[in-house]
Amino acid sequence: MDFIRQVLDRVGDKWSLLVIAALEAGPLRYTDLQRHVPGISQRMLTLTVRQLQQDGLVTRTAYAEVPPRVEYALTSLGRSLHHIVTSLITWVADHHGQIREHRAHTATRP
Amino acid sequence: MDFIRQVLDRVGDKWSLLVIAALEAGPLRYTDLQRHVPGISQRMLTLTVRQLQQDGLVTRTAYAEVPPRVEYALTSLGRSLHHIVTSLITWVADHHGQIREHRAHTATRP
DNA sequence: CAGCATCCGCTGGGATACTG
DNA sequence: CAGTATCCCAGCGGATGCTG
Repeated sequence: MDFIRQVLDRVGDKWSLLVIAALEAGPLRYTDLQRHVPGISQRMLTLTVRQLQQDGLVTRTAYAEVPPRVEYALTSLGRSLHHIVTSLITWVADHHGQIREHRAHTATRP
Repeated sequence: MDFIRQVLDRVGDKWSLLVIAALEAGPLRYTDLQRHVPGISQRMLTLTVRQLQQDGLVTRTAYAEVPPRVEYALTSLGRSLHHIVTSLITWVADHHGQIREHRAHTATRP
């Protein structure tokens, strides 16, 4: 049961999810990826893609050009996860209204 | 797009996911819940259920008895999310083998 | 039983500046 | 452009002890 936690820590990570979602449409290079995931810092983007790469969810392809170009893309494994990520994001989009309501209701009451 | 992050922070939280998964089968009381989520501390369990409650994903029902009894259950909103959580956990169970392989391959190479 | 309170170490993660 | 390196702090989260 703890291997689930191991992977959930990775997969359930907000940045990972958003990066995967961003790569849904197709490969992106570093800067574009950063644009597609608003709020992510350079550090976190680098760490996140590295993790995802180590887990075999994304590929990193560096082109020996000037200027340098690096493209990140989902692997088939990554794509199989993407379906779930989409469901999750859709769910959030559908229900975040209700959630905000509830939050307002139960707001930090002394 | 940042409201997604707001909710993903909650929903993508490992403990939240595991608590929701634990409540799938039916209501649980505090101690039972803790047993169903191995590794969670009292503090984190309390905080997590409180968050989930504030977001309207779970209900907390206290029975004025001796000894005290408190039961946590998913709301309909929580159940609608649970479907996705199940998919996610199923996916993890299905693919964690591949992921472990990849991790071994790409292990921290100097 | 179901928690709240407190102390505290650890690290996630932002800001900034520098390289190939 | 695509990162790496460093500093630094907030807050996550564990351990322990106490209450209703």
